[in-house]
This record gives sequence, C-alpha cells and structure tokens, in this order.
Amino acid sequence: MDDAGRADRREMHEASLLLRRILTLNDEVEKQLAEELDVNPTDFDAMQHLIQSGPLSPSEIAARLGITTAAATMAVDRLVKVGHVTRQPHPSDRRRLLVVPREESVRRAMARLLPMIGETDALLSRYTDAEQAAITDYLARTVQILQRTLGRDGA
Amino acid sequence: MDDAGRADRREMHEASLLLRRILTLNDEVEKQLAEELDVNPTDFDAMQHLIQSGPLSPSEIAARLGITTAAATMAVDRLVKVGHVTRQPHPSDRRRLLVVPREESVRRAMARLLPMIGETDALLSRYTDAEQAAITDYLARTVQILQRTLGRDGA
DNA sequence: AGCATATTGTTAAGTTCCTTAGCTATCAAG
DNA sequence: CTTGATAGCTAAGGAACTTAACAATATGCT
Repeated sequence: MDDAGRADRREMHEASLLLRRILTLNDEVEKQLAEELDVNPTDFDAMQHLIQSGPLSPSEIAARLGITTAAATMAVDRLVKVGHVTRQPHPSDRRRLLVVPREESVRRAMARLLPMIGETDALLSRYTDAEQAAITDYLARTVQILQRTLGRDGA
Repeated sequence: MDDAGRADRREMHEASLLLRRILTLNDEVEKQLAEELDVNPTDFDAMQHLIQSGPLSPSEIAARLGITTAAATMAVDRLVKVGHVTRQPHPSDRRRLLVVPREESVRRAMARLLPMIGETDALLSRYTDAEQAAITDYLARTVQILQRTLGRDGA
C-alpha cells in the first residue's frame, strides 16, 4: 500500500463513480429544497412521505423516518406552525389523528421537483428498447446489491 | 384530482422508481455502517472523506461536510476519542494540522464496503459494450439533471 | 358487561450536536 | 516588524433527538 492509506479507486468503472456522484448530488438537492420550504431535514423528509403517500399518522411518520413517536410529535408541531400540514381526527379511532399536507405546500414542492422528475423520466426515451432494458436491469441489480449489503450486518 | 392530494406516479418509468429506491437504500446502508463504527452521521461522513481522500485538515473537512470549522473541531474530537483518527502536525504550516484516519478503522470500513463496491462494479461486466455505454450515458445525464436542478434555486 | 392490557399521541427532562462569537497562534506582505 | 489574514479552538446558546412517564382510547379475555 504505497499511497498512504487512501482508498484505491483506479479499478472503478465510470458508471460506479457516476452513481456515487448522483447519491451526493441528491442529498444536496434535498437540502436546498428543505431550506426553500423553511423546514429542517427531518421535517422535509416527513413532507416527502406525506406528499407521496397522502395523510399519515404521527406513528407512521415516526416509523418511516426511523425516529421516535415523541420526535414525530415535535416534527408535526413544527410543520403545523409553518402551515405545511394540519392535524385532523382519525375517522374511526379517536386515539389516532391524521397529518394532512396542505395543498399549497404540496404544490410548491412539486413545482420545484416536477422539472427534475420529468427530465429524469424523459431521459429514458433517448434510448432504444434494448438500452432501456439494460439500464433498468442495472438499476434493479444495484438495488439487490444494496439490500444484500443491508442484510449483512457486520456485527 | 381524485386521489386526495397524493402525488401521481403512474407515468413514471420503472427505472426512475428504481433510482429513487437506490437513493433511500444508500441512506440506510450508511446509517447502519455508521452505527457499526460507533459514530454519528456527521462523523461517519467525515470518515468517508478521509477514507477516500486521505488525511485532511479540519477546515477542509468542514468545507466538504457543509458545517462550521467549530463543528469540525468537535467532530474530530469525537473521532480521536474513539480512536478512528489521529491529529498530526502539518509539515509546513504550524497553524494547520492533518486529521489522519487510523489504518485499522479504514480496514474495518472497507471490509464492510468492499463487497458492495466490488459487486456494483462487477455488475457492469454483465453487459455488452453498447449496453454499458447506455448505462454510463444515462447516469451521466442524470448527474447533469441534478446539477441543473441545484442551479435552479426557486428563490 | 367489566376489567386488564395494549396502543396512540403527548409532555418533560436530559443529551447531543450544531451555530455564532471571540480568542490565540501562526503565516504572509508591506 | 507590524498589519492583516488564516487555522484551529473554546464557550455559550439553540435546535432536535432520546428516554421515561402519562392520559385517552381501543381491544380482548373471562
């Protein structure tokens, strides 16, 4: 090892490096959008789930974000305060409640993300069916590798 | 809009959904590895840079992580305490110092990540040159889209 | 039905990690 | 050698998380 403890990347494919770049860039995009919506990373994460899945209970939000229900309560407090969500009673269970995203907030987030989503999606059309199949297969197998890595806890 | 404010994803390509899945899975893998190394997310992020780039100064770490130098000082304190890095004087500037990752810690992290990196990289070999070109092109253009999205601050 | 147990959301106290502000030591330039 | 910039650190304050304990409601057992 003659390069002083630096990880060796000379054997990595161009595609692997690009995928890493995508991962870091996505973090930056999310961070920027969170700032635009005046919420912290956690609250933005919650908003993403609410936008994608519709109204959720605080406990469901806690589970999805990997935080405690106490933290979820505080996150919802903050989102209510800035007007991004409202608390509504659950129709059949009076213990529960539903956190409902405000339509205006959903629109603002979507307006910002739709161009990216649209471009990403339109991108596929540039390729032949065979190429698209290869791309999809590559991504699917990458998902499998990540899931396998998650399963292999080193402990 | 008859599905109660839920984002519409019926028009998204399979590949786009897989890419999103990769993004969330990667977060989970990083979180798990951080726990295995007994460090918080920030310190793990710092370790990633140290592993990939070799010794760095605290200010460089601060810049890369998007935190203040004060926070970087405290992060290095924590990493020193658990033995993942050492502080060494800069050879030519006595104000500076170099944060050097311990070889043992680098090995532990790499032992965990190398299988994934290797598999990800080997994955490419499954495809023909034309398919590989398509995959690389797709990823490169996705990077461009993300960079463009970053540029478009909605404010 | 009635009572024990579980679940949902909340609050309170304590911890961790960040920021801002200010400081010291060192370097670079005149 | 003095002035200004830079690197890293400390201290105080704030934001967001955790654990623990609680009230209200639901569920299940006998």
